[in-house]
Amino acid sequence: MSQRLTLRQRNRLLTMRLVQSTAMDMFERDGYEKSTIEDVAAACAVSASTIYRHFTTKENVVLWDERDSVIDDELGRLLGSLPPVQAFRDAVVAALADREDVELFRRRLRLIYSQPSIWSVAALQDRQNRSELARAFALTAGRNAPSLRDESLAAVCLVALDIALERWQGGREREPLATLIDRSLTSVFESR
Amino acid sequence: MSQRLTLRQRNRLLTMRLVQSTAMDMFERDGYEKSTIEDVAAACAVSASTIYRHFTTKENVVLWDERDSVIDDELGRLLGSLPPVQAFRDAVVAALADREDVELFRRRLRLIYSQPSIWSVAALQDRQNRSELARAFALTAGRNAPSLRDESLAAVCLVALDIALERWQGGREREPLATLIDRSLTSVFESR
DNA sequence: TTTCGATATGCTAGTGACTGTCAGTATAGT
DNA sequence: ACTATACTGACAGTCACTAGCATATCGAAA
Repeated sequence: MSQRLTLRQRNRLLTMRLVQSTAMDMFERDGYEKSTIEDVAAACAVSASTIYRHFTTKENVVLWDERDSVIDDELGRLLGSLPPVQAFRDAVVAALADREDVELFRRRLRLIYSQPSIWSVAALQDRQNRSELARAFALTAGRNAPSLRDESLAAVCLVALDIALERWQGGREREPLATLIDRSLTSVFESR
Repeated sequence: MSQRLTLRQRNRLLTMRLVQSTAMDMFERDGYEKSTIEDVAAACAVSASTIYRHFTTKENVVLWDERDSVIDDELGRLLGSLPPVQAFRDAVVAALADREDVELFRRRLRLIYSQPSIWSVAALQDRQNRSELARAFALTAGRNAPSLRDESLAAVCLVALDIALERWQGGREREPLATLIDRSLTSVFESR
């Protein structure tokens, strides 16, 4: 499976992983703002330029996730056979299920939610996802442009996910992430 | 009523209004990124330091709104006598109702939604508002910490507002903002 | 294997948002 | 009028981020 990647792509992945994990260490130990990109670069024995070329921004060093594409793929498959919200739910859970880096994932979430500058970039991506989800809902329903209802549905789905992730990362809840997402979804859709 | 303000406070308000409106002009004419704070400062005959002292960030020059506090006040009053969502709706509509700077308001919204860096700061404030709203909901219901339901309710309210504002600013809808908010609220709460 | 175009890397010199500080000036309250 | 307080402009510095160039590395065809 890694045979699918050329040497360049493999090296790129390796340095990206290295940069992200050492950056996470430094951010947690010395603070996000106090650690400069130059510092991280030096610790990884690469140049700052390289980090920017790979991640474009400092926030993205934390936000980058190899498995982000999985959700899209799953969603694309499931939307045909399931009702929209169910498809969304299953796609998210599937993408979250078998990741072996859960601990790093949680640490990243913790940092994201505690560092406004990172969170606000995440919100930007979330917004992007929302409009894509709305469009996907519209398409499977035969509409070519998302209706107000499509947008509402997509927005509510992502809000539920957001609430679940924040609560899970906070660590108060002992529940596994999947059930938290379910609870959050029902709670959001039951409102009023 | 302006007698309530000291000379200093009045001057402060005046320069803030001046800075915001000239900045808006420049941002719209030359582009947000191309106009530097130094440029704006020069055009207003103040120093860049002063702008930063008043607004702290470039984004906040656009985001700052004299009437932001009105919503909070209204909400505080209405939460006693109305069910939560109704109180939220009325507070928002009341704060939006009698503003004489509607045109500037719309221009600011347009810029906010078209400039990711501004929008992401707005999202940050939105998040703040959301958790405050959730806490308010919890308090009036006799809980001292917001439940998952409180958070869901608050989140859904703000999402509805967001959708309404974006659509209104886009200008496609001919409806007044208030009815758009109502439609968006019902749509969001009717989902499923 | 050799060659050659495409990519990745490091370096350098910027730009611009933002911070901290300091000295000078205007205001508020006595 | 007098003094403490707050506001202002100026200056220097930090850091995220960009653009351009020289060099090295890789990939695939010859």
